[in-house]
Amino acid sequence: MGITERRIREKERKRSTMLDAAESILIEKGLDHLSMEYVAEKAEVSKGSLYQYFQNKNDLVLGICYRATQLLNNSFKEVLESNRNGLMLVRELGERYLNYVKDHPQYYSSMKFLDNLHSSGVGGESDYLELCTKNRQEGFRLMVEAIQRGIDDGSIKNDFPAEQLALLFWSTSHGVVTISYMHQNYEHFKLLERIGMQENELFNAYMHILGCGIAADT
Amino acid sequence: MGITERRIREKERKRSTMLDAAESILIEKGLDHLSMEYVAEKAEVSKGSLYQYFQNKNDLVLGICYRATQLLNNSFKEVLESNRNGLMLVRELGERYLNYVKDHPQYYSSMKFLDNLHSSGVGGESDYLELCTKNRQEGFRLMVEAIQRGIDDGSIKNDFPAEQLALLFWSTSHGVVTISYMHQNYEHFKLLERIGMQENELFNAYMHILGCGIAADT
DNA sequence: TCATTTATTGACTCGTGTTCATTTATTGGC
DNA sequence: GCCAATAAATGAACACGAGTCAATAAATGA
Repeated sequence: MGITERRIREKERKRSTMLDAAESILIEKGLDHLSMEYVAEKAEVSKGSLYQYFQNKNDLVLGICYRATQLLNNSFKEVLESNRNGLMLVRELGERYLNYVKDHPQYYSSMKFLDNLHSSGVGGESDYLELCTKNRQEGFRLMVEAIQRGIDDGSIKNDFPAEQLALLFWSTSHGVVTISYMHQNYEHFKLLERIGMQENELFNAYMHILGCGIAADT
Repeated sequence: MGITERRIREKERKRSTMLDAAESILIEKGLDHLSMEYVAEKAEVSKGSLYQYFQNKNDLVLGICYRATQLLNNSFKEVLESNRNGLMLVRELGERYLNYVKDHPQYYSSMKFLDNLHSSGVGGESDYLELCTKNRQEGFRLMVEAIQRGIDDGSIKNDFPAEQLALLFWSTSHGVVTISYMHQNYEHFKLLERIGMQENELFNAYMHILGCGIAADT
């Protein structure tokens, strides 16, 4: 049956169009100003149609988040294909994360949205929710792998299990990246300027401090 | 005129009652389920009355955030009254921050709300917004002071200016505390369990890593 | 060609933030 | 104690956006 297959492809294409519309709104107006009405208008469909492709608004935003996590994970996987030592890999992961936020702030905001859902109980039904959560776990797993390789190759000290170091790296880098994000996207956020710090200095300092903490003694 | 003074006091008392109501809702239901209607009901006033005391919903939530930042800053100030060395002070600040989130999750959620406003442009008019922002800056300043004292007394190395270290400590600890918050408040967040980590281990590991990074060589 | 299934639509409901004309309470002067 | 003036409280009314659904249009296959 080629027809039902084409139907499915068509449906996926339309869903993608709608996500494109939502994404462009996210870029130009931000999550606060993303309404189903506006997405429908941009995608040139009716509001009702949106609900044939997404269970609700959360689901739609998580649809973008799914793209976001896919892209980030793919970038991380690339890093792990290199055969540098583990510490270098970790550094590279951090750098990629930072650049990712800079290049795709709309994706980052969708990931913040996911985190909010995670920390405030469930947010209604959404098929994408599970997919996003899985992707995030996969991303974390990639960090664990990088660190484990570092422990194995001796570039990272083994004071802590790889998972625990990964969690620390995950959470702290999240904090640093958030600062960077605010600096990029919020006019009135002048913290970096106020303390006379360049943005890349922030990351370098972070990696320096972290490096001292986790690098094996040479 | 004792009467206008009493009026002002009365007004402040009522405002406080309303904030109490809002806070109790925040505790039992969370920010997502905080509606002006519900706050009015809890505070035993009409919905319209709320708007005589708060400019809008954001303002009300930021009213709670004001309490939150006051409490946290006072706790930080206490720490700085001690005359331990700077590194110990920094550690104590982190520990207090962690306990604060554990003891007052509703305050933490209001501070997250403030951060969201900060990173998504302004959120309408609110007198409390400025007050909260000021308080946050003051909190940051206290961190800078602790670190500066550490640099001065030699317990913290001077690779970076105090402000930059403070920003790193600020942002990274925020990330770690967020994990802890999710672990406390979100049933399905089992990351720590999954990697076989106790909650206090997370903080200790964080301080250990950070300590290696910033402590002066002994 | 036509019955059946699938997709699309926009008017509708419903919840919630916000406003405002009206009502009620408080004050100060007589 | 009474009355005008001021302040506070109220809830009906409005705005806006999420989500629903009966009606309509399009696509399919016999």
